Amino acid sequence: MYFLADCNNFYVSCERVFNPRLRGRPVIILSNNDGCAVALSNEAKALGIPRGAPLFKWRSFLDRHNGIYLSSNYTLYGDMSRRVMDLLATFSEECEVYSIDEAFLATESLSEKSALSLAEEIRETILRCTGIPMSIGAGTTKTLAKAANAYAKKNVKNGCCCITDFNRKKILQMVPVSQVWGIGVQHARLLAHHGINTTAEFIDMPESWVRKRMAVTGLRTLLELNGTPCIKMEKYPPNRRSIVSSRSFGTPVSKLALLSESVHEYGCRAATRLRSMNLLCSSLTVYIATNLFKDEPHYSNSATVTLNYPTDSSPIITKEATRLLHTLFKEGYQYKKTGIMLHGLTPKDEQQYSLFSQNDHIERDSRLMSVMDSLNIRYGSKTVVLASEGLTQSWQMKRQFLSPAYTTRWSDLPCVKTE
DNA sequence: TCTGGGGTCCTAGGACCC
DNA sequence: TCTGGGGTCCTAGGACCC
Repeated sequence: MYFLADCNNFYVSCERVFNPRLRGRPVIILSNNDGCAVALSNEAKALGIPRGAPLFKWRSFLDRHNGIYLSSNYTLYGDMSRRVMDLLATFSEECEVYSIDEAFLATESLSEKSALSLAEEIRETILRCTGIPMSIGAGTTKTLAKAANAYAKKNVKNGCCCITDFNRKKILQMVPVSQVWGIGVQHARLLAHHGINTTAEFIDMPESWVRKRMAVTGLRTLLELNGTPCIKMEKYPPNRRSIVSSRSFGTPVSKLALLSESVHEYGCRAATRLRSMNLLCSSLTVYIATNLFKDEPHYSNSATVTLNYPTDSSPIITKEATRLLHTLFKEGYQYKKTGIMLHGLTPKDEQQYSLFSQNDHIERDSRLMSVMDSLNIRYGSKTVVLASEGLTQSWQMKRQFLSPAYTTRWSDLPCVKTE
């Protein structure tokens, strides 16, 4: 039996744990740069605000409805997520953290009654220990557990649902096929075009039809919904394939020197993450783009370079990235975003040295980077940076409505009044 | 004024091998 | 007149996820 435990409106729920004034009110959490809504409370959803709604279009509407908007506080959400996941792991040996707010658990085969009582116990424990409300779906495949969760969130008061051979058809009638795990907007549109709207209608489709139009991933979804497990539990997180670091700018940037600062910062950010995972990258891509939403000349482009030897060094990565940036840059555009991607990731303990050059500097570089990383871990990120990241960073993203780091900074610890 | 960031997998087509 | 069969690797683009 698979269980999918998913936190309700996770980012909003994290904020509400420490700020009770947010309860019962429409709350939205904004994307980076305070751009658009990435998480909404039920009250905000009920007002008809869609996910992805740009703040500037909805701000006065929210104000009129006593609503709240907050910048993303990933430090808080990451820490709350860890608490939730640690607790979930106590309920099953097989626990796969699937995203920041959800995890799969696997157990031996259970009756509907025992599955529901386990789900209820998990839900109650997480709520009591962390303050985060959850919904839990159970089924004999991961996709069915996901579907049960989607159903529970909308239709079951205690947020728990178990799909069995007996109730499957009935429950899947209530789940729109567009909500099924693995079916995105394109396939939902395709299915709607063929008159398929509910998941119950989808599971009767011929396998050959689905294979032909929705590829093997679509076929897997179909089989899973019909009770054939195709997607296993991932006991260990699979090896990372790529690392991306990119941001939109707070204000448009037209100067190469400023773009270069941002590429340096994102390069360092990506390289730091690379080192924390004990990996090296063997190629990197830089891209730049203007604002697609604006009625002005657009330009976007990207370039990739294969490195002479795999590396995790911030100076090497940022140097190569800047070289690429210079080939991409065109004068006369207002740029909105730059980004850097690292690919060809290999474990550091399998480092391939260069055949054609001295390798001493690799060791030296590596020592320099570990000193930099340990200083930044001990005294806070950005204690030591490359000067090329710039000192003013006028392009930095906006975070106007940020809540305190309630759980990770001494000075931000919430105060409890006792009088 | 103002619209996010970070990932994976699959497929088709081209270039290449014998 | 007529032009095979069986592969690999790489890349771009598209689909999906949170």
